[in-house]
Amino acid sequence: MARFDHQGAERRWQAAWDSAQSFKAHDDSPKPKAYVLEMFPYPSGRIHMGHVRNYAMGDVIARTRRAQGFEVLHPMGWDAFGMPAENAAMERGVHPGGWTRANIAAMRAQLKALGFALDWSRELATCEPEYYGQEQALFLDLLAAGLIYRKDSAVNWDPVDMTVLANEQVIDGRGWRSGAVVERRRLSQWFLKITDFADELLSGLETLEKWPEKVRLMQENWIGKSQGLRFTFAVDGADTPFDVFTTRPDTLYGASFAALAPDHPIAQALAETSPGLTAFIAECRAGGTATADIEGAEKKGWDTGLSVVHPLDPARRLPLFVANFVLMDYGTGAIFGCPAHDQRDLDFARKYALSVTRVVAPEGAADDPVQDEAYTGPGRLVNSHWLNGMEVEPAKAAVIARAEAEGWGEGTTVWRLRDWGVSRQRYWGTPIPIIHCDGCGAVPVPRAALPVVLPEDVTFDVPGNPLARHPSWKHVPCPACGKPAMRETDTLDTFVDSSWYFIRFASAPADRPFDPAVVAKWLPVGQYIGGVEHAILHLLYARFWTRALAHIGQLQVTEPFAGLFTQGMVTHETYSRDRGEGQAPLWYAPEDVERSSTAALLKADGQPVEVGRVIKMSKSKKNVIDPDAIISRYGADAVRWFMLSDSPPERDLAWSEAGIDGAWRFVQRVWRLAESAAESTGDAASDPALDPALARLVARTIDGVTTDIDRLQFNKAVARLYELTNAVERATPGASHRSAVKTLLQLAAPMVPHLAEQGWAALGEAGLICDAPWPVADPALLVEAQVTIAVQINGKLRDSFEADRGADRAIIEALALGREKVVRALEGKPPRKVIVVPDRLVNLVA
RNA sequence: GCGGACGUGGCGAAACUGGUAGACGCAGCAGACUUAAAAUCUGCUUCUCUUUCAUGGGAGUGCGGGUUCAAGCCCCGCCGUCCGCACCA
Repeated sequence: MARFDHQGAERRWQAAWDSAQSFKAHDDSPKPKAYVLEMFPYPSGRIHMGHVRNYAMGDVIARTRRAQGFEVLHPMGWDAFGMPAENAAMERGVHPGGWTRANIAAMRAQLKALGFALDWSRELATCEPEYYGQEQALFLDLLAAGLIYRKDSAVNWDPVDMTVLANEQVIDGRGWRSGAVVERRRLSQWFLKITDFADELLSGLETLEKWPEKVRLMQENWIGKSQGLRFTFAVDGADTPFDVFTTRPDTLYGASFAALAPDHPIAQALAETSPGLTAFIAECRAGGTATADIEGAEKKGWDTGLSVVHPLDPARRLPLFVANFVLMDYGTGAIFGCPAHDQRDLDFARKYALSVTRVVAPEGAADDPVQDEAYTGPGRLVNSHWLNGMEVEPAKAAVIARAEAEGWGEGTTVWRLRDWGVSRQRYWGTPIPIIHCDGCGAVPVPRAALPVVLPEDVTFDVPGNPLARHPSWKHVPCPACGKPAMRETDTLDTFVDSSWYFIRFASAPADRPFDPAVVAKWLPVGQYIGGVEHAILHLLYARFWTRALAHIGQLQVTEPFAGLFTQGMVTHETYSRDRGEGQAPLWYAPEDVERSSTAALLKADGQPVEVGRVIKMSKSKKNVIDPDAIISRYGADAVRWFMLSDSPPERDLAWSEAGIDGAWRFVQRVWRLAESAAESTGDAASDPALDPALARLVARTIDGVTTDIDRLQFNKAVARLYELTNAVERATPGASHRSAVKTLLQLAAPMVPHLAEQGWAALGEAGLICDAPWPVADPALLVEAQVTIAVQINGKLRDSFEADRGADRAIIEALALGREKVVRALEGKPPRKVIVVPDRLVNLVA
């Protein structure tokens, strides 16, 4: 019997699917629609195992839905703009476009080699004008709708690379590439009004029942809704009132100071006449702007010498500080400090010897002084005049009501979510379709002039934005007045590109971004699959973009992804050798290491290497397995099977040689079964020995695998298919056997499609297995006639016996009491109590 | 600090609504086939006790308690690991 020839099968069936256009999605199909989508890859150059796992999962869903009679949209594309292409350009002198397109070609070939059921006719790349030109049109639509605005904003500026850095790219106050000390600069940038949708984006989460709870919580925290009081402090002897925000208006009588953020306009104004304050503000900025080295950071303040008027007690004055822990971009950039009930305020008050007055006390603790820990629990108000005796929540409401009545404040909601700054001073992105004119201001590029195409002739030999220094590209006449004007040279954040690609997959006309009627047939995406790393930004931006388009009447859906699944990473053990103290260890790639179950030896010298933790595959630790080599050696099906086996899909999966070997063995076993079943010509008539146990197992497997796939529990589906395979191998050849093999192939087809097609053909079945309808379990076979009843005595298992399903309680009880072991254990005494769970167990309490 | 998830054999993991813990895979051990090896197949594989080696007894799902006829699953209190956010007023 021949081995399964995976290379032959892959060539043959991929060609067959291609020529039959099996996976093309038809907009006008009368079938129910299913949109299955995996997060599209960045074309870095090569597919990695994480992609294979992600797409293998999506493929199982897509193929299963298809077999179940759905018209399936399962597309693929490329998130093709971004920094790595520019880095490659700077390092290797290649053009970002050429580099990116070559990577796409290579990765497309890799994906095709895996035999995914994708509709390649809908492939898109965000770096092509056909895509980003339509994005520019959408940008102008949102601009016209007032959802985009321009604002001066502080950015992290790398003076060497002459570029803006994201917060994550600033490490210890220095640029991650150049190492230069990062400056804060103010630049005029474009913002999307995501905060207009904060409330909707928050409440919309509740409708996303098929999203992981974890992701919904992360988004909820990110949006960060806080309700409280915004009120005005008058500054004693100065005409500069300012607002503060608090979630604890109930603690207002416990206030002992007020504080401004170092960037607060009043602090800035005061600094102009105070060198000391100027120095203090500079000191505050020196600390890490973004990275969380704030942890142990000391609370520091600068006493302005001014004081503010307590709004509830105009006779009282509170000292006004500038403090390092007050953030300009949250709330109003100013706070009142209530040390007794806020830990930061307490630390600050202790340092500057400010008073600490308890105003909330739990039962019987009214006079307990606050020590080192601020009290944030429930209780009643004390030391608070007219509020005394109230609970916290009513007290909050009472203070807000009074502030509103007296006109010095109002109840309000503050969001952590900020508007989305989308300007990037980069070349390899979507040009922002705006022309700046001295007379007319920022003028949108006329629709007829779209797309604004990136110039090809750019250089990367000097730092900075190549678009800005291109000799001619930016010089254009103003569309409004015709005078010389300048193009915007900033490009859009690449998160914009990925905020609507799933819409363009559904409908991609040449003359507009999408056809709403066609989009309505496909959206929302039924099942979206990707890594948790996109749990917040990408998913929030895509949700926002969808809502924004719905808001301006272009879409009907408000939530783009009905179902979301975040899959775990592919990990691998690491191999290293210590190089002595002070030196980083030396890492070795898996292909350079001979791994047995007990030892790991370096092939080069035969000496042992240390086997380290199983961690995410990464270049720096060299624990990367390249899918190409594995596919050609073991075949696409074995790789796909392994990616779905063993670990639950949301958890990490450890790659191992033994694991892929096991997957390969499974493929061979199924192939042997298919071949032997093909040889035996048994049919029901000539096979007197129909195997009822096998038939029942087949039914149970159909039922179980279908539910497992539905719930994305691929590891369980895999286990069931192993079980069925084991049983079929043991069964005698004949009609039941042959039919079991056929069903096995159908159930395994979404996971190992080439093998399934090859087996299907070997069995002489007509057509392609991918076109065969999904098997349905015979309900009669799902119910076992006999059940095993467990017998417990005092909750401990003592015996078990077979009984008819649905047998009467009394019969079960009698059978149990008659068991030899039970008689022996009870020593003739009757049980004190008998619990019978029908069809399951009997528990005798002695 | 805040929020969340998880903790089950040598390993990855199953276990439905509280009802026979360890399905399935990996690794391992023993055997069959073979001149031999590979491949394949068969069996065993949570720990432990015993003058009865069994169709036997005991223990066992991070730790300590509790509820229940019955707890991996529910409740209370710890410990540990991982993830997200992080001076958010």
